[in-house]
Amino acid sequence: MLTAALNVNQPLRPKTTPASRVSDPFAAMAGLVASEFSYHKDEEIFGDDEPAEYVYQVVSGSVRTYKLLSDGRRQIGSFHLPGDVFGLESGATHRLAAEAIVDTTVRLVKRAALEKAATTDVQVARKLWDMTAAELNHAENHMLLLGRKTAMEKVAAFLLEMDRRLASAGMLALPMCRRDIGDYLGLTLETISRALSQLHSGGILGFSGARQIVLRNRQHLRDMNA
Amino acid sequence: MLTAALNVNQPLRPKTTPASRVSDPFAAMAGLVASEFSYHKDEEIFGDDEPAEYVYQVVSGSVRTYKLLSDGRRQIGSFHLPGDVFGLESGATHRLAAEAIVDTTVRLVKRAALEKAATTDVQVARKLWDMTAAELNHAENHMLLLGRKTAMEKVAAFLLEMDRRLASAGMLALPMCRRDIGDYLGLTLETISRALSQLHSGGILGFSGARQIVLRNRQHLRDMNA
DNA sequence: CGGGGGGTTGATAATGATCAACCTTCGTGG
DNA sequence: CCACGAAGGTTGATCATTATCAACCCCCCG
Repeated sequence: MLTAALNVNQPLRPKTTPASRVSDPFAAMAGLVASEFSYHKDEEIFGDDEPAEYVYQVVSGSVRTYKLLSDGRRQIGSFHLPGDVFGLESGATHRLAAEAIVDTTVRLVKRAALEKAATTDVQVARKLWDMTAAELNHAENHMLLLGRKTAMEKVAAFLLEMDRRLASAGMLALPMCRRDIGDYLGLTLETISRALSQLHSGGILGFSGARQIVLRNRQHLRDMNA
Repeated sequence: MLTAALNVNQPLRPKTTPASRVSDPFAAMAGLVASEFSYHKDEEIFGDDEPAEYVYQVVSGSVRTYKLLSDGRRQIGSFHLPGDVFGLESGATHRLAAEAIVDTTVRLVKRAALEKAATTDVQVARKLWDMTAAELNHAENHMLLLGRKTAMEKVAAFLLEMDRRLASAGMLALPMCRRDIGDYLGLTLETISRALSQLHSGGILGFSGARQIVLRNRQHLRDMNA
């Protein structure tokens, strides 16, 4: 299942992510060895309830983390874009599974090494706490979205989030398909498609290919975000 | 607004919470001064975006933490029962507001004191990380519930969660009203009421008063929890 | 007793899901 | 280089679930 290829010593320089936004536990710990792995589109990076041996950072590509119900219904918890850290656990196992959305390269460090560093360096310990707290913050905002926003409000929020996180030169290049967006927002892919079409007709956004989006009226999106 | 009464030096002995389950940063830091405050039903304990000056632990009563949309729609993130810690932040401000569900007494310690202790004691730092990670774990499970479960599945999950967290002598004594349950599960109070009635007719649970519930068939609830 | 908050139940509406057909794009191999 | 096929996306018709609106009930407390 894991057909990952090893590529060591490639520098991390995600072009779409401003340096100020990169939460980088790797940079904070000069001594730790960081390897790189590559995964193909839709390949599993780690599974639910699997021992959390590594912490990951997206170098290029994108990753989805998700939970499944027994009948296959899926909830995507987060999308991870270049520069983002994922798979960080305080406990022994991963709480969500992770898959590459497109061909993806990640850096990884052994969790044990981070844990060890945290016992001697309070700044490392603080950084780990901060990163988990940032994930919690995202999750709490997402609970509000999932529980209380309408379909259109959810899609508007999604577009603004992606705009904030990966906009380059005024263009959103979405790595994920409509089904992924639906599973992130608690909707079906058809509802996503209809909402985007409606925003297109209204002149709020423009398409150049289904995943290449230009936001033409961010304020309108913010207003409908409630 | 804050009509809290001060009650110092009362021992913390939440009768419904096994000692093994109490995440207690207070116990871990013998030197820190912990005060107690009491809040009346529906009284605000802290607001959204308010500076996070204290960390709280429920002594008696119950607390809801929540976010609001501009038009008043509410998402409750968690219910906090005796023994539970809430209001712990890594950043400067509270991300959710907190209110007493019923008359409630809390212990509190200054956040600054915890932060200071964490810089010199790695065990304290680790405990803070673990507590935030436990909250994240809850939030991720709740996202799956909010985004992908049906009304009946949500209610079944809620009953099992409350059973696990506050069951004493086979009886659930819910502190919260139907509207709170709805705002926790992303449903309306009417849907909550209908689901509970249906479970009652099916013999899955019994009532002795609307908030006094006996689970008669936990396995059935687990099965419908998906 | 009487009043009121909380809860239940019913009728109807609306939002989003489902089922289905068709279209578009892109990669691949003839 | 073009044709084909498959995956992804759009759109339409209908259905289902849950929300909304409304009436009434039931304690519980004053």
